Amino acid sequence: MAEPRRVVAGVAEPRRVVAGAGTRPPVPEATVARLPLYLRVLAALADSGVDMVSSDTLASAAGVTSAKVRKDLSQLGSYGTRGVGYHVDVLVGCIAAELGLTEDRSVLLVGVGNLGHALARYGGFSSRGFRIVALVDADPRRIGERVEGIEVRPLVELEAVVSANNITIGVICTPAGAAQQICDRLVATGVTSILNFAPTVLSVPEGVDVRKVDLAVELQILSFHEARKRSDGGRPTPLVPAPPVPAPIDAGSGALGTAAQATGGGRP
Amino acid sequence: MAEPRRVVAGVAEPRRVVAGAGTRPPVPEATVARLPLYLRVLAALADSGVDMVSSDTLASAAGVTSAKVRKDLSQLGSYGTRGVGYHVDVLVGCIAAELGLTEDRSVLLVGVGNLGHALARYGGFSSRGFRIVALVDADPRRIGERVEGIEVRPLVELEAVVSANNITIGVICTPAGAAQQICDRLVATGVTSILNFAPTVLSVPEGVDVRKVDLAVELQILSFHEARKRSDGGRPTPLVPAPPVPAPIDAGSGALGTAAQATGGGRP
DNA sequence: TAGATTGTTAATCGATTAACAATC
DNA sequence: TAGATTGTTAATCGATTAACAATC
Repeated sequence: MAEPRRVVAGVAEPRRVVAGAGTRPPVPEATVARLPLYLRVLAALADSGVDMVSSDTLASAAGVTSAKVRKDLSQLGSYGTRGVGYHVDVLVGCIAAELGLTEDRSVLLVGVGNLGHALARYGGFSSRGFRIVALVDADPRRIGERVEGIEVRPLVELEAVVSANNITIGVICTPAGAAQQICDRLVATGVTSILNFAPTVLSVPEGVDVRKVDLAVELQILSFHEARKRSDGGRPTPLVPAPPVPAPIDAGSGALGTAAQATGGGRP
Repeated sequence: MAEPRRVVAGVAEPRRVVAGAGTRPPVPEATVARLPLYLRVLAALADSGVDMVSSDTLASAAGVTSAKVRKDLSQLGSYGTRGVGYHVDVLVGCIAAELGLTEDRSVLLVGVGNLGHALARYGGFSSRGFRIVALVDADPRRIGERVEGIEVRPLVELEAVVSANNITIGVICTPAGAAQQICDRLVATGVTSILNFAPTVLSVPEGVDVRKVDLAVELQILSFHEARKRSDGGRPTPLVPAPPVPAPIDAGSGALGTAAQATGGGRP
């Protein structure tokens, strides 16, 4: 069992992953990000009555390469059959299990403005096992309002709501200014995953994951590529420092957006 | 007509770079994705009257490392002063120019449901030079409604609206089923950048960029990490194929979501 | 068997990081 | 000058890709 580990003399030993028998190496983050994509495609295939699928078919439906599909799936274990393909059902089961979708997760949404309303009404939420069990807002005029049958509660009840409902995922749709404070309160009460729509960087303790969605960022990235398409393909910026502040940009305080912010913690 | 090559968004073709004298190497995609972040922080600093900033300060405000900041900024040219730092104004100007934010960009939003409404009302949009000049919807009952002063037009006018307003960026907030068709029409009329909120993969010809925002995907990624935190830290899935279809998952047809789908085109 | 498709390897690519010489 | 901070290098890490042996 003692697989002799090769260590180049003098070179510090890489971090040791203590893996007992039967443990897989951790699934790469890039793979994790694609699993939901595969899952969606597979669910659609299952609905259509398809029961086998090749990496190639799955790949084109998901918009990735077949090499990626095979590599990704092999990270979860080997569920395919050479010369044949993958059982759709088996794959759906594996991926759902991998993503922890076998149990419902309770979600608290903070900030019931335009975006908050839109998210609360979003069906793809609950259909995937995410249950918005509560809405919280700071604006007294919104308290008591019902969105999709869920009552809007005052901010002061945030902690009570989290505790009472065993909530582990928080969605922040507040203005930028309020986000960090809300985040702190969520984390203090036991929330360990946060989806942040406020255009601000959240700081969280290790072990808490934050994903950020920022519409303005997405548009600006598109704008970058647009700029390169329109003009002759040359660089828009000279090497000389540009004249001061040509654009009408502000710090931005509305909650909305998209793009991968990073995640905070490791695995405790 | 040259047969337009279909490229599923997300599968990038090898990048061809023809660099003449005086051209910088292309800015790495990872850097591009961070520039909007820096811009936001810098704009806030400028508002506060700060006029110099170090990579270290900028880094912590943006939630990245200072090495990244310096590397990223050096890709745009050298705008800092050793021992001193960067002029906030200069940096704002450079980044804005790099992102092509010096000219306003016209945006068409298709699908004025919950999310579409929320986006149309989002302020961070116009404050960054993105002007939603039109809203289009397939539902006759929504036609004529005004959102933030912009009238909702019937789907049939899509092409006319794009042409009349010189629109290059389209935002798709339709249900999944309608998205590809809308996408095709947008592209056919000259739109070269698409922000897709529909939970489906869009296929576009080369030269068109697609970014995808998928809330369900974001939540599922969080769920993955949640699963690893709750349980003992061990793997949730056994190596043996899991029992069939434990999770209530559907193909999902509402428009919403987040997560980096990739971008389609290179640089024509 | 012959054809198809997986699982895995090794090469490559791009991004991150640490470190430090340059220089204000 | 002495202290601070950039710009750049080289090492490292992680992800992608192509290719193909294994095998159904």
